[in-house]
Amino acid sequence: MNHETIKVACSNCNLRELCMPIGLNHDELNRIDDLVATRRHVKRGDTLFRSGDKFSSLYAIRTGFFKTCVATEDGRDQVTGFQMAGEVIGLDGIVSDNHSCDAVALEDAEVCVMPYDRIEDLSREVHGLQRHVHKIMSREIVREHGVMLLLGSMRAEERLAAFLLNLVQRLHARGFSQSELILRMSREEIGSFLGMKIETVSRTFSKFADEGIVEVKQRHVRIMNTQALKDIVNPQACV
Amino acid sequence: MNHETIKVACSNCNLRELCMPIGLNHDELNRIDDLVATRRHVKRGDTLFRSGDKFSSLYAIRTGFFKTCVATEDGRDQVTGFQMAGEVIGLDGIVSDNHSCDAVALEDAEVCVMPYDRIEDLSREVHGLQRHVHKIMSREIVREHGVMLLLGSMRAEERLAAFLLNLVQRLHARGFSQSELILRMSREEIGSFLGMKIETVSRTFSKFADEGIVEVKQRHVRIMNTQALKDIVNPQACV
DNA sequence: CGACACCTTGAAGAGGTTCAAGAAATGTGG
DNA sequence: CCACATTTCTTGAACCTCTTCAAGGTGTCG
Repeated sequence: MNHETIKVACSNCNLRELCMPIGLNHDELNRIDDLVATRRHVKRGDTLFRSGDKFSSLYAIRTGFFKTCVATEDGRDQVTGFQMAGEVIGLDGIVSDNHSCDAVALEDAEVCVMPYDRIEDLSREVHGLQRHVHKIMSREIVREHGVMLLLGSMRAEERLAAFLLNLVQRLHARGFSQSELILRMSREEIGSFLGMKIETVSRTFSKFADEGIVEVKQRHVRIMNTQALKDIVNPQACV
Repeated sequence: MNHETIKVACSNCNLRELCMPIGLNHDELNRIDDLVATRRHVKRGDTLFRSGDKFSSLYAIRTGFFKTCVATEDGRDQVTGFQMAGEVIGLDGIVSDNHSCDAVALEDAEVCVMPYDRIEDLSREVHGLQRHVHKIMSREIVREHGVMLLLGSMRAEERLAAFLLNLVQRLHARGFSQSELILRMSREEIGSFLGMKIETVSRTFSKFADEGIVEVKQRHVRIMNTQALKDIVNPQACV
């Protein structure tokens, strides 16, 4: 067993608890290792897959940061999410055997390539994996419900506050600061995700800064008052 | 084999091709019949499940019409979708073992109750079913991408036009008219789904009517000019 | 250093919301 | 079956949030 083999094993991966089921026995863990065919590096700005591409695999993000976005013929573009280490992308491709969105690396990234055939085969044999795959999909559905709520019912400040809280919470779950973060995406991309124009994003950041809620220096953000952000998102609760 | 048994069998259901995998052999078809534990009637206005409810089953709609919606503590409410015969609801519950949205019948409905345990067990044995379950989830993810695009980048008229086209297309796939439909939901619910106020929904309907694109009489809508609606959704393509 | 992409800010304008009132449909009880 | 209450929908006018247009600032990289 050479070094590379060890490196590729899920059973040795420190992200395992994020992207793989827990509570598997030794035998099951060994089988899970077969899921990852290869690793793939994606340079910042490059696409992992593109709308229309043949679907073959799901991808677990090991390092780096992605956006996914859908586009229409007439040039409309919508960022549908930002994904970080431990998250799985590519689920959109299952239904039609083709991807229906683009996945673009916002910083140099490495992903584990998990051929869908293998996932299917293995999750018919390992109940824990089957369950896990279903949960990942269900989680994505629920996440998107949250985005729909945001886009359908929140105003600009509420959207940006919710966005920042969500980002920092996910980063914190990965061992990063609760209050400081580096935005890997541009204002444009934030705006696309939140359904607002770049100028509105910028203005809203400035407003938060004026109010002492955050400190913003380009893409470096420090949250000075988390509660204030929560109160903005959930106006009722702060009376 | 009594009459009731025949009625409950998926293999005899005329909606089979909508909610069940196709291309199964005889043996597999018989096993699929075990998926549906019971049928359940839901009266107009009643909920099939509610946010917080324990998750146990997925539901295939046999007849009737549902909305799903998420809510926040502070009273925000967002309709996340409208579902009709042949569509499956309840996927939101898988990830946390609890439902995270409400499913409300907008007209008297009947659903097939498919206990999730059985789906798991059976889809480990019937490859076609496994594949089908994955596709259903993936389809829902892709659908929600479309809604995000709508909410994030479209203006009121575009949203309503896209909504009508989507509805009528789905109804047509079920054998109904391409141009006429009865809205099962209120203006309020349309507005919630599309991220607009009820007054805006009403005004936009009136505008379409003034322009001769649709005829609207309360909840009865007749589409007079489908192309015009398409041109509204896709402004580039109509130059 | 200069070119370029990215971000911020101001002012004017448009689209959608809010508030208010009335009309149309639906439901209820006598 | 009708009168009345209630819900749902429509329409108008004022207002507000966000967008658009424009210009200038900041940071980055060859």
